[in-house]
Parts: sequence; structure tokens; C-alpha cells
Amino acid sequence: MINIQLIRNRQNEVRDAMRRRNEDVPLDRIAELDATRRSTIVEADELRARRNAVSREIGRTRERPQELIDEMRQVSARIRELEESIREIEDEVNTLLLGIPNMPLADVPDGADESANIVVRTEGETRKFDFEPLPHWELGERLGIIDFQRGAKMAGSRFFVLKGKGARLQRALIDWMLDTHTREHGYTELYLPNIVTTESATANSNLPKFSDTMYRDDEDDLWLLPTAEMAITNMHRDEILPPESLPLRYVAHTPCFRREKAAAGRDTRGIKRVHQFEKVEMYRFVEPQDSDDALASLLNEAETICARLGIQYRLLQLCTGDLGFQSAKTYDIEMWAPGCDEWLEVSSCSTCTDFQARRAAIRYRPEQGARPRFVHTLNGSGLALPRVIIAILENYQQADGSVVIPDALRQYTGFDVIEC
RNA sequence: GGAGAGAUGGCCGAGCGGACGAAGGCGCCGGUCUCGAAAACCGGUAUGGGCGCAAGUUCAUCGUGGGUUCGAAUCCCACUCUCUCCGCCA
Repeated sequence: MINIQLIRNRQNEVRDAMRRRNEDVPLDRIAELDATRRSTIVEADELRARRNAVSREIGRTRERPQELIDEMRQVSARIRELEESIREIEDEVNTLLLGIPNMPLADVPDGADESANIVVRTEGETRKFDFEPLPHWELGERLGIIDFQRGAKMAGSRFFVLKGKGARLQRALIDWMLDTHTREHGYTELYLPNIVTTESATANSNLPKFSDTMYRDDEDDLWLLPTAEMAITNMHRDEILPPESLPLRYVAHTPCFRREKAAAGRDTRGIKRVHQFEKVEMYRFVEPQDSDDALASLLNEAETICARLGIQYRLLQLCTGDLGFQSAKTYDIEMWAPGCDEWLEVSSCSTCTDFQARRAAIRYRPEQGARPRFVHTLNGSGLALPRVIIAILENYQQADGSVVIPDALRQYTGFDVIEC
């Protein structure tokens, strides 16, 4: 959530930031409501102060002056009215505020959509083949490790089954990534609820705006995670973290569920865009002055995984128009997939500044006795599984259709090659 | 799913409807004492909103939301969560 004081005091900056994002937001309406809210509060507070004083006085003396009691009855009724209208105003302000995305940081390039994203650099060599490399859906079916038909039979389109060494490869990747982040990068592993409350989803910013992208349980009003981020943000919701407790680093493997309605008809083949996939997610809670460095090192940790797999990847900085709702700055990592002949997004690393912290009321105390401040939150995939599997299959395929397992993974898979 | 108990400040814990957020204890911070430390003693120690340049002032908050009342942590209703026992169960 954006700080309403920015709208109150630096509205032009906000307006400018929203223009860069291509967002049309009702700043005037919010400012107007905010002013009304404040003057109503003044009136209500004055009446309450009077009521408190009179009631105290009535309590002190033993008399029960009827005129005063009658007057206070009126005052209380008026206070109730004012409270009601304050509540209505705050509801509306809140609704509007919840629909405003985060402000992009100054160094985020302007641009209307993904075509304006910037390729920061490309790492590793493009693998050369002396045969025509196959797309993973063909490799997967031939090798008997990906079963699209039966996935669809069970759950409909965009679901799949991994079988045998395919399933094992996925499990190996998850273990290896978690081990790397916990042992080498200082993260604490979490096992999380995969379904969370409306409140949690709102704190992360998935609600109210993106309800149609998620699966939900109507009966209990719960939402399936589209990403572990949605749960982890709530680890410290409504908390004031004591001095010295930051930074906090968490990593978790969870399934991710996405309805992908907006992408209907796109990427229908293979496992690039599916309704359920596994992901290892890194997350940090940091002090505001540390968030830039934290983003850089988060990115570095995600890159480490790519590099050790020996697969060519590139780093993209997202332009303002392509930023996620809660993000102030985002880098994507894409792996090259020679079979389907495209770059695949395997990670997205973002700083959300104090945007989620404000929604979730996550604060920290800089030092003993100091006033609480909002933390900064950052998240990054490390990495998203099915696309890494695609990249491995397509990059490590051989002329005979078999697939070699990257060195880094072999002690986790227990085999060196997947063959027919 | 059934029966019962409970939810108060960082923690423990008290609170006949009127003693400003709330006794007391612990913890924490500052001070006195000491060569230093401990003990002892003294003082301080919530969060958010409004107004104010500020000092400050005012309002709200005792699980959440309503209600009764001049006045509610205290009474009433609903909900949520926790704990205990029973049942079921990976």
C-alpha cells in the first residue's frame, strides 16, 4: 500500500510515478476523502473529549444531573453518526488505496510493456547442436517422463504428470536448490501453508485486484498460493521486530497454482505455462537502507543456480510498464531453451520497498526505544521448476533423444542420463 | 464433529461499570552506590490516528465486530483463535 501522506504532500510525484506505470489512479478523489476524513475526526474527537470529561465528572460527584445526561445522550448519538461516516470514508479510501500499485524506483527504465524491458547482460554460451534440437514436449513424451494426456485426464488442460526420472529430476532440483540457499546463502527453510486467508492474500497484494488469477476455496474463504511469497509476507504480519533481528532470509519450496486465464490460448504446448508448478522462493525482510544491496545479492543467488546448471541465461530489467503491482523494481532471469527456441523466465527478483510492509504492518525497531519503521520486503524465485526442467531437457539433449544430467545435480538425481 | 476452559501491555498476572492505558511482578533502558560487577535503591519503559513549526495536546486501542449505558477491560450478542477431554483420521 502506498503511503497516503505521499498523496497528501507530494501528489505530483505520485501522479508522475503512476503515469510512468501507465496507471490511471483516482488521486484527487483520495485527497478529497482524506481531507473530509480529517475534519470529521476533529469533530468527533472534540465531542468525545467533552463526553469523557463530563462522564468523569458525573462519576466523581454522586449527583446525576439529568440535563447533562440528556445532553450527553445527544452527544453520543452524534459521535455514533460521525464514527459511521468516518468508517465509510475510510472504507472507500482503503479500497482506492489498495488498488494503487507501488511507485517504481527512479532507476527503473520507462516503458509501456515488456518490449521496453532491458537486457542487462547474457551469461554462458549458447549450446550448439549438430542436429535439430527437439522441444521438451517431444523429448518428455519420448522419454516417458512427462505425460500430458493423463495430466489433462485428471485435471484438465495445462496439467501434467511427471513420471519416473522426470519426477525424480524435479525432486532433485528442489532439494539441490534448497540446500544451496540454506547452506551457502544463509536462508532459513520454511514449510508453509499452501492455502491462506483473504487477509494474507491482501497483505501480499494479490487481493483485491487479482482474485481472478487465483484458485480459491469458497467454503472456507481461503486462497491457494500462486507463489510462496503470498504466504511468507505474512510470517511477520502485525509484528514489530526488535533491534538486531534484521535481515531475515527465508526460503521455501511450495506448489504454485495459477489460473492463467489472461493467457488463454498462449503457450498451450508443453509445461511452460501450467496451472500447478513447483517453485523454490527466496524472501528477505530488510532495513530500508539495505534493500538495494539485498536485491543485488538476491539476484546473484538466483544466478548462481543458473550458472551451476551450465545453461545460458540472461538478465532483464523490467520497465515501469511491466512491473508487478507490488514491485518497485524487478529483474527477471531467463534461460535459453533451444528446443522451443525462446527465452524462459525462470526467476523474477523484486524489491517491494515498504509497500507490502505497510499493507501487512511489518515494522522493526531500529534501536532500543526508537520509533518503529516499516521494513522492506524482497522476493525472488530460486528458481521456478518446470521451466528449469524444460531448459535442462532442451539444452542437455543428445542426438539419440537421451538427456544428460548436469553435473551439479547428479548426486541428487542418482543417475547421469535419462534415456528411452 | 461433540463437551468444557480461556483470550489484558515484551512476558507473567490483577482488575465491585466511573482512580486519564489499566495494580503488582519480571524483563529492558537510564541513574545512585562500587575499583569494577552483582545486589539494593530511584526514575523511565505501548501502538496508531487527529491538531500543532515545535514543546505539546487530544482521540482510539484490554482477541475481532456489534449492542446496552452519561460512562465498558468490566454487562449482553456474534465471530475468531488457543488450550483440555472425547470421537474420527494421514
